[in-house]
Amino acid sequence: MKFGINETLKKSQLSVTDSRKKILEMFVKSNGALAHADIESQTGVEFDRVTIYRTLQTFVEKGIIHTIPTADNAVRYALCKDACSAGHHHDDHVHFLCDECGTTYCLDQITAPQVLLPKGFTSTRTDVVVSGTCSKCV
Amino acid sequence: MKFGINETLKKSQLSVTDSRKKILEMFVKSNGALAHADIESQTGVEFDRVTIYRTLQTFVEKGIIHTIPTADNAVRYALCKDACSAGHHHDDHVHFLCDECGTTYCLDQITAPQVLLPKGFTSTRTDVVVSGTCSKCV
DNA sequence: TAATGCATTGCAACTATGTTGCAAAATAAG
DNA sequence: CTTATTTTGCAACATAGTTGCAATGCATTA
Repeated sequence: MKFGINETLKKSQLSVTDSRKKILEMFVKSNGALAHADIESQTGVEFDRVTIYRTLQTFVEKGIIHTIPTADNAVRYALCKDACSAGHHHDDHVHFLCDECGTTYCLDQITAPQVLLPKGFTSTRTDVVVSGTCSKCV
Repeated sequence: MKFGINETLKKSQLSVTDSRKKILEMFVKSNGALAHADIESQTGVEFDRVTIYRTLQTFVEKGIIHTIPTADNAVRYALCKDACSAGHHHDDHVHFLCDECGTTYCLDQITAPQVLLPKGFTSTRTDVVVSGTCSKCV
């Protein structure tokens, strides 16, 4: 059984506030990823810009969402799977960025392949970002 | 035999100017990747901020450098291999970002593994960014 | 449920980052 | 050397992101 919005926040030892509820809800409802700008435009003047920045930071710290690197210099965020905990992310799945519609997909089924690094290099995180055209934009 | 700075610019049908020579030279000398900020701080007031932006854009368009996505919202650029041509990049090698010293390595030897996408998805580009500790920072 | 302490928000101001139009200067071609 | 074209620098603007602080809201305990 899934946890509700409030339970997720409480589990992360965060007080339940309007902005956190609303923003977390946006992530749950959107199956893709969201950028700061998406949230700002969808919430309008409801919340201060600064509040959104701080809420996103808090969520990342608490392991509720994670960042997705993109080549177009726009950081996006997506919900973490249950395995993520505060300060310790486990999101080695592949992200897909559609060049047409701009949607970011989390391909949870596909895990990032293990990369054999040169001697002396140790990895803590692997991000795979595939760009192209998604099934809706063919 | 390697091409010189001027030859590389001419091959890409770009006029040879001070800023282009200097910036391209920085990429050749640095074996890693450079961010806009790196270039701006190293050149000082020699070139206008806008010139650096436009030079980097031009280089990307002409296939001289390519962007590297990072999770920390700082776009970096690195020299393309010879295979890259204008508007058509072939840089499916792995990038390594050291959390300690911040250096970005291009691991040319290692090619990005082919990712099996869901039905209807087509890929034009695959970026693999491994974060961790490099051999100098162990 | 009211009072208290602590976390969170909103505001203001600021810094950094990136873009556009246009005139001046540099480059390439003849 | 002159001309046409490209590139640069400047100014102004637009967007992103950060910080300090007072005011508000949340959680807790009585």
